[in-house]
Amino acid sequence: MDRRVTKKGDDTSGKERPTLKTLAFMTGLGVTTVSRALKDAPEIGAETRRRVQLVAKQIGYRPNRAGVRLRTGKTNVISLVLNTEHELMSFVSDIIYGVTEVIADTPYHLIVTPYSRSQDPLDPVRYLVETGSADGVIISRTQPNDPRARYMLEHGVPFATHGRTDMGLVHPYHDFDNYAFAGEAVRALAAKGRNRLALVTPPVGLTYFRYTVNGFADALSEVGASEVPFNTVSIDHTIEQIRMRTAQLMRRDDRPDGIISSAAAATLAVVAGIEDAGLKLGRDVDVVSKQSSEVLHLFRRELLVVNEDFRLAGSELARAVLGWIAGKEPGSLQSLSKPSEVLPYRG
Amino acid sequence: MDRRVTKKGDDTSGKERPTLKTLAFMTGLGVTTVSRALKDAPEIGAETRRRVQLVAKQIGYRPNRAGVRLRTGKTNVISLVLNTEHELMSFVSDIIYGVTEVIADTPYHLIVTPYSRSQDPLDPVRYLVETGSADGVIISRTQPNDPRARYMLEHGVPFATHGRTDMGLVHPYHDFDNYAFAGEAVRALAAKGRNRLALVTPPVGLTYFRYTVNGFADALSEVGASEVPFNTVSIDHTIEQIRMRTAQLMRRDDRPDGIISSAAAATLAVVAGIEDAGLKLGRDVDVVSKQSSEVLHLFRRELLVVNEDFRLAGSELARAVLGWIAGKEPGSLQSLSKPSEVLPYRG
DNA sequence: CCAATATACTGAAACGTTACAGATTGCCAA
DNA sequence: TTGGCAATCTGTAACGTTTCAGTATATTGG
Repeated sequence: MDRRVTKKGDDTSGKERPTLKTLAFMTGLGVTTVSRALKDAPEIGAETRRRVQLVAKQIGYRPNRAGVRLRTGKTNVISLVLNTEHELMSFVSDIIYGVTEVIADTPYHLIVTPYSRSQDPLDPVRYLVETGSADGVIISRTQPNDPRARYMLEHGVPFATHGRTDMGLVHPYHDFDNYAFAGEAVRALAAKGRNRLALVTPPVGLTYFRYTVNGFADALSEVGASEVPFNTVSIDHTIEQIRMRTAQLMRRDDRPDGIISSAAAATLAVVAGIEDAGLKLGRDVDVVSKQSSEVLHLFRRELLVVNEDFRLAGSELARAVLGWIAGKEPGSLQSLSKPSEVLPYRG
Repeated sequence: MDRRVTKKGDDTSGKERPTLKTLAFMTGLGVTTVSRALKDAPEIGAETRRRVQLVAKQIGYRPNRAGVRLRTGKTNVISLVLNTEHELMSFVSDIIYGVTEVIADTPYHLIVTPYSRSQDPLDPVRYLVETGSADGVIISRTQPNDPRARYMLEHGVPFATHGRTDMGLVHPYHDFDNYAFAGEAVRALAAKGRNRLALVTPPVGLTYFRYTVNGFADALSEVGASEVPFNTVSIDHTIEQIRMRTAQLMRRDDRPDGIISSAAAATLAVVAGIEDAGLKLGRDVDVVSKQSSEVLHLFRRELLVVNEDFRLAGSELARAVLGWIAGKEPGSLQSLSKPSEVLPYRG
């Protein structure tokens, strides 16, 4: 079925959405001229240009996305690629808001492209690139050697990663300084007299696992504390697993007197595990945790927290992709955000 | 700049993305025939159809979205409209996952359309409808008399609402039975001997505020308990506000001995407020709260919880919009999800 | 005064798709 | 044999946009 309403010629009826043809008819110009006038092309007379733009504004002209996309290949779409199992709740919501904040006054739309446990993380990226569904892509859960980043570089698709890579390839990224976080956390615990520390790590394959572990290790030797290995869990594990294994850990004789946790959700489980073992937070053990919203101090006042701003990450990532699309140097679109101080509860 | 690579005729080179023309060339058929063969049109011979579909699969043909959209007006896009200030974190992430789960094996993409405090909630919807940016829309924070729903009905745009309306107009929705939730909560508190109850309500203008309040009120008189008014906050308020006002409330002589909270985040603040007032959860007061993930029992074992599944809501809403787009009766696309029992902590 | 050139504009084609209105073929009834 | 008809297939136009290759007019230089 043909969905047209107007019969043949120009629709001047007024109810249909205006197109370049409408504008051409109203101004008495050709569609080419109108098109160029709207994008401030130099070969259009100054008055004509103003006239066209005025009329366009008046009747609320908006370029048809499909027309532009078909002709130019430009989609005006940014895709955020998310793992539907392992992303943190707060991460998803904050990063989306951060991105939308930045693209709000651009023609860009944000599409969310999910992938699940069973899938190769490269799948959604391949799909996006093959179908040309986006002008730019944002990925998270970045790995040191990340096939997705490599793939997009090879195919010339602008993207930004949440987290760095380590492939000798340059691309935009935003990252939180987890090396500094772990270091600060260790020092804060040491300052409280804690010297047998355990770490609840990020997911093992990801880049920020390394930074966190290195920051932890370096600071340990700096302050002369020792590590109590706790490799059986990461923040990707379920609440129940973390809780159970923390309880096991805390019942051992060589239990830690300080724990550092890389995510707030894991921290809830860690504390539950500590209490399952009959120990008391702040007395038997201190815990430093990252969080992305102010929940942990409501949970237990004894917790020490460091804040990570995911909304900022979203904004920075969006800015980075847009910058790359606009032709800026990928190398100039990298940012690292410093952790806040380690914060105790403040009444 | 013309982005073409092939010069003039058919590109059989193999590197460019295949189009109908490519398929037509390879099969020796016309593009029209190929187009129809791919969508199982009846006037195409059975063998031809199979042949075309085989070749299409082989070379990985995927229809160009811009072409389809330009020609037919079909965008293959569902838009999720979100408030960037007041949506719950867990809501955003779960509902997105629920939606993507359903549209995963359809040609649909999900775009997130945000709006902020300052904006008229109708703005983003108007934008979507005017620009024809989506085939279907999902909105949340539904009001009894919702201008957005009315607007989309008037403009013939398929949509689904999270929460019901009350305008005498029929449209798809998914809702959680908050009337039942509040009732169950009251009964659970009554069973614990609590009979002076306060309610931390949903945001005042929204439909589920009414259901919650009515369920609360009806159950109160059913069990013969009384209400301690607590109208100064809703779950839209900040953690700090809720905490402060809860503390104020709990320091009064006529303080409640039971509190019902409509959201987990608010509950954290409520409990903090209770403890600020020097009272003890489970002894001086019991709290029943909704939650959408298993956090509250890690927080305080004394809490009573009711689970609301936002991922389910996302799936149901997506199914509803798709159903409407596919021509089903809007009235047949409504669902209400019953609350779980009121659950105490289980070891 | 003529040619060269700059300025301001324009039609046609193309992107990939689908709908419409045929075209071609084979088969059967008259 | 011919007309009619069903079964298959096809070319063209159109969706709205941008780019290419112009055209028309005024302006300048010699």
